[in-house]
Amino acid sequence: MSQSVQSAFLTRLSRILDLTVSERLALEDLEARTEDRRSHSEVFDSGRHDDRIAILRSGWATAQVHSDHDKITITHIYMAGDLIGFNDLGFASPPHVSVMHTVGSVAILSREKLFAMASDHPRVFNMMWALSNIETRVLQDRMHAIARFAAQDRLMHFILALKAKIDYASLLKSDRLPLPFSQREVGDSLGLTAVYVNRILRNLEKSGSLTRSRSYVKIHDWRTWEERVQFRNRYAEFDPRLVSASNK
Amino acid sequence: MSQSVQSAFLTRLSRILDLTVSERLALEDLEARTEDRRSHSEVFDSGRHDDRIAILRSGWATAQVHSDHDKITITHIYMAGDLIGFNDLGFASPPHVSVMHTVGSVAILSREKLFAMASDHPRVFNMMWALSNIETRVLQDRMHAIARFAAQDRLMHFILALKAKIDYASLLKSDRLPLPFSQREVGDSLGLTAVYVNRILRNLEKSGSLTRSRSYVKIHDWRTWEERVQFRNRYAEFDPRLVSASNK
DNA sequence: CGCGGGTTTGAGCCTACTCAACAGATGTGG
DNA sequence: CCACATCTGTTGAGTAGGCTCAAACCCGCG
Repeated sequence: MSQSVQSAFLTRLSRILDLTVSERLALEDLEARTEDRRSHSEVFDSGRHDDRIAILRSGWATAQVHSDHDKITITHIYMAGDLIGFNDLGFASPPHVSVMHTVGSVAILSREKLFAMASDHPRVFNMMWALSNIETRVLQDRMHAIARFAAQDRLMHFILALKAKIDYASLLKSDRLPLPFSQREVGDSLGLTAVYVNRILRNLEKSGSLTRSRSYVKIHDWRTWEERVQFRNRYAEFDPRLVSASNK
Repeated sequence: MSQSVQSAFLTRLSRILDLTVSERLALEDLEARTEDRRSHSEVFDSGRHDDRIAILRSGWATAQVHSDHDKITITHIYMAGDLIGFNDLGFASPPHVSVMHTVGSVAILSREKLFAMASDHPRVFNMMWALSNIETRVLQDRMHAIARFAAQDRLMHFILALKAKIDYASLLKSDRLPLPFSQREVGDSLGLTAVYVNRILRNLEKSGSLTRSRSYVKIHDWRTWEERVQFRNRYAEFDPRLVSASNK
């Protein structure tokens, strides 16, 4: 109940920062303009070119790079509480496009308010900056996986990264991991074809290291997977103290 | 001569912003702590964990993700005037590691001064933020190329991106493009082996669309290449007006 | 002058692709 | 509520692009 009242983004921030009343108010004001979105709709309606930063309040979304209509790469996966487009300031046009993956709602942030946050509430702004940096790291890790790992290891890495992120967003209810993506979409995240993603999944299932049921997967031995692909949990490595000003 | 006196970073900023005197002073102060670096040394000496943001004043550098000693991915290529590590705030440890590629010098930025810039000179800070966003876009484009392009197209994309960046940094002297990387390193940027990079280069050379001489390449028909890989010049797409506060 | 790193080339292999077909699920309109 | 279309998942067969391994050459450098 209170879950749906308080913004997931605010919850996330208040877990790392001891927010003052005025900071909290500023954050609530930041999310003032909330809009509902349908599945497969764009996060930013193409009409307005200016504000391309948002907070995802509920649902799932992805950011994608396109070329050629059928060649797609999914660069980011967003879930409730995520900041979308913090690294897109300065760009008007697509691609990359941010697309809703399920129904959900977003808060479109105005640049003015965001800029004001930087000067009025630097602690909060810096933390937003740093939070988006985590995602950039995750992106680089996946890039490395795509560039240098064999297909099965890529997939393992992907699942581990998804789990790490869902854990961080405290969305993990059980030991089953939600995997709300088609095999085509998993392939688009990893530079693989849907057909091959399927083969790997079936192999992993047959070899008994994974169980699937509808849109969930269950990994039997996380530790082994993590060692195998040398997984680094960037959310755990993130250190909020490095975001404050006091160097010494 | 004046080239070496004025910071390349300051030059770059003043091309997009009409800097005030105090902004200029703040920027010069930001680069106060300058240090020389040898080739192959790390940009940030491992001792100090705190300040991991820098401006590259001269030379070339790269950021890399490692796993397994021999598996390397080069995520960023830095040249004089580039901001290094803007997206690493919040992280202490490697990887990714930033490594000098040639001799050069860097200015290590203190977080305090950088944070102060955000409140005292928001225009400048926002522009730094946005400039680093360009690199994130470039990164995503390369990720897409690695994930979905065949080897030769990846290489073409890489060369085009390098040219775009060098153009933007106004380092391009002639129609020859400096390519100060070994074929191994090009491979590490593209998820290819050095052997195969070599084969592609020789093929392109044999087919007459490229000429090589030491560490330079000359492309005979940029336009064809750009269309072939659907290249987007993110530096040209960047719009400084979107970084200012006035939404309307 | 010997060494090490980068480049070049050949031979053979295997991973992941393409093409194709079908089953199941989902959805959608009449 | 059924008929039809479309998307997702599954599996097989054959292919090829980029890999590995290996050797030779070039060059700068200590």
